[in-house]
Amino acid sequence: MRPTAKQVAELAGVSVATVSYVLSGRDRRVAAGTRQRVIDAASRLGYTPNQAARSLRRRRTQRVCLVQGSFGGVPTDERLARDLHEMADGHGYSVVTLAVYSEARAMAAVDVLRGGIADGVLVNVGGEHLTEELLGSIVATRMPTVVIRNESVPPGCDVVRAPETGACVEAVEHLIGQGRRRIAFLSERYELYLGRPTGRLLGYTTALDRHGVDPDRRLIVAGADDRVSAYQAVTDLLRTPEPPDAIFAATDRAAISAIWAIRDAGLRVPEDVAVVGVGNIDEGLITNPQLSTVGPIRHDYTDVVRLLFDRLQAEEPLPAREIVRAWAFVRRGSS
Amino acid sequence: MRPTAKQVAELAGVSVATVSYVLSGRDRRVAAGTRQRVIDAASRLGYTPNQAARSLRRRRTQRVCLVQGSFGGVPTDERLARDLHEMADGHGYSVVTLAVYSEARAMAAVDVLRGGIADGVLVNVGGEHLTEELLGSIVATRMPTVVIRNESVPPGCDVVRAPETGACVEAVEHLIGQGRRRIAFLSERYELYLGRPTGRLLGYTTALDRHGVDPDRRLIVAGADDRVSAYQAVTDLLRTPEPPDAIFAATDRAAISAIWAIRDAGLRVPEDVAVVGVGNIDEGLITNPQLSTVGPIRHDYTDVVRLLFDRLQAEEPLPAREIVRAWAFVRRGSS
DNA sequence: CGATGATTGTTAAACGATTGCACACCATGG
DNA sequence: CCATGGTGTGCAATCGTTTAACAATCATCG
Repeated sequence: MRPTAKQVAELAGVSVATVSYVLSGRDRRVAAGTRQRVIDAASRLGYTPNQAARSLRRRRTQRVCLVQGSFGGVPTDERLARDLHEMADGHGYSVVTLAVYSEARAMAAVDVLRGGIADGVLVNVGGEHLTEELLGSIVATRMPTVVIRNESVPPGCDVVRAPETGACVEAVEHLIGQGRRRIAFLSERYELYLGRPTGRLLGYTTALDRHGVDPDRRLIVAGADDRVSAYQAVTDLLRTPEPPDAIFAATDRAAISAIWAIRDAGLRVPEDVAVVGVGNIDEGLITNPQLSTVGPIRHDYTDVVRLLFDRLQAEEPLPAREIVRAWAFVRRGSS
Repeated sequence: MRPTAKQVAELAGVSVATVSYVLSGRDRRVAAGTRQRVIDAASRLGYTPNQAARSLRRRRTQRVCLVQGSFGGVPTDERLARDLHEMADGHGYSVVTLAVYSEARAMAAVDVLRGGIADGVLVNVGGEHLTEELLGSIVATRMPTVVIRNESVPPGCDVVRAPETGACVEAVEHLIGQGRRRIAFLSERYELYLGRPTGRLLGYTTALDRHGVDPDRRLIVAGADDRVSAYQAVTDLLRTPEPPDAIFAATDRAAISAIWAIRDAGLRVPEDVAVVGVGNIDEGLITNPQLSTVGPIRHDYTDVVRLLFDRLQAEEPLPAREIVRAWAFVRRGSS
């Protein structure tokens, strides 16, 4: 069995209270000799305080939770995680992560959160898995909550917006400006099933509309969810009777697959088919040609993470805040 | 404040004991009417049991912990996570993840584990971050522990081995059999700093040695840690006076970058330079040519995850077990 | 020399749930 | 009519830690 404070106390010849005073780091005067005896006893037994008991009593866990969609290794997620871990360290918090890659996992994650696993939460999951209603039941616990999301968000939490749509319009207008008229959109699956266009898809349709380009339903295809299906989808598109002369992909990774597919089909990028992605990941710099893309101007997430810790440190509830992270179109060789 | 069982009890006009009996799912007879009153009261207040209090009393958390190295999106990690989550659901456990991408994070993770955040742990982190000693201090808590790792592991935990080295030997022998003599090794950084060759690097050196191929220190380079540095490293290699005629990359992602670099340098794969990777990820199927690789034969991780749940369900301590997951060389177009 | 205060340690009451045990109630049967 | 047993509910101890309040000791000082 794990050693308890009681056992440490016996070994050191003091009361459990003294053990707690020494080890919990509160500023309570304890004689140097006593302190040392406790420390020795604790390390001899390999004692670590039981966090469940501690959180129960203190009514805080000193943990924050990162609710993260798909482990899929988007570098931007990695950076977010890194910044969160670092700032948490600095404030004496630990970080635990809950993975949410389906609606079932979202419900499980919410249960864990409502059980009180952490004092605050940073949510980086799209609305397709974690609904606004579920989010609401997290916020209802009055736990400090920061959400990175473009869809609507329940009241009471901080929110981080990325004005993707505008930057996507700009990208597609750029393609139109080059005289391209058969511009395909390579979409993530969920975006196609939302009823009306939003986000990246909305940017695409808006740009076409604004310049009087005939929309063609057949040019809007799913496949941006992973590299392999993106490759396949583009290969299929190029075999149609009226193939596209440009591809706007909802993710950079899909865009890179598109470049491969185009070249494997014996066509040139950008002469025959231009490609633009979304995300501005580093990998876009080593493709040939380099990938045009839209993405956030700022690369670190300290501003986002700070929202959370501001709330955790505040004495009384803070008003809800919103951060807008500017996006821009980055033209490179593929368009 | 979050509602407690006491408040639910008052609202339902029963004792907290009854509330607990109704909501904790233990098989305790409660009259249907009472049960319903409790359930109504709980849902009206939005009550969720405080997990800290529950685990303190029950002496189990009903949680398992996944300790995961780099969020870097290796698909094989994704599959592991998925299988763990699924089996956990089936057994009534939740999953929390601790991210370990540096030694500092490893120490933080161990602290959290020793604090008792979970009943069992599945460790998928290389020894370069999480040392055997740190692992030992997890095992010392007698918490069921499963470790995926080829280096030595402290006694008392289950271990999952991947005989990479043998499969890597086979791959490099295949290259030698084609008459290639200047075979480069594109390594992950940590592997180069271990003193003596292990794992993939050992496979490489062994194969060269076994066939009397002169080793050339200049052909062993770092760069397999991410796609961009792999591209850069290979580009540099190809510009040397005596460039390689084959590249064995420690990861598939690096190998794919190598293919790009080779083609961008105006050379052909595999005629001028052959490429072999490690991991057997799906993306290798959409490169041109398709990527030769070595990787695990089995793709799911249910066998690994079962080790953990066997331990969690066992009445008394189980003897340590070991799983060996066979690896094989998969020849495709790039070699 | 007694009051005062500083210093250091202990006592005991929480925190919020779970659960062994006792108890109250009621129907049944001898 | 009382013993018996089955049902349903409550009492109170418990998990391991924190922390307010108090007690003991000793030096200091008027």
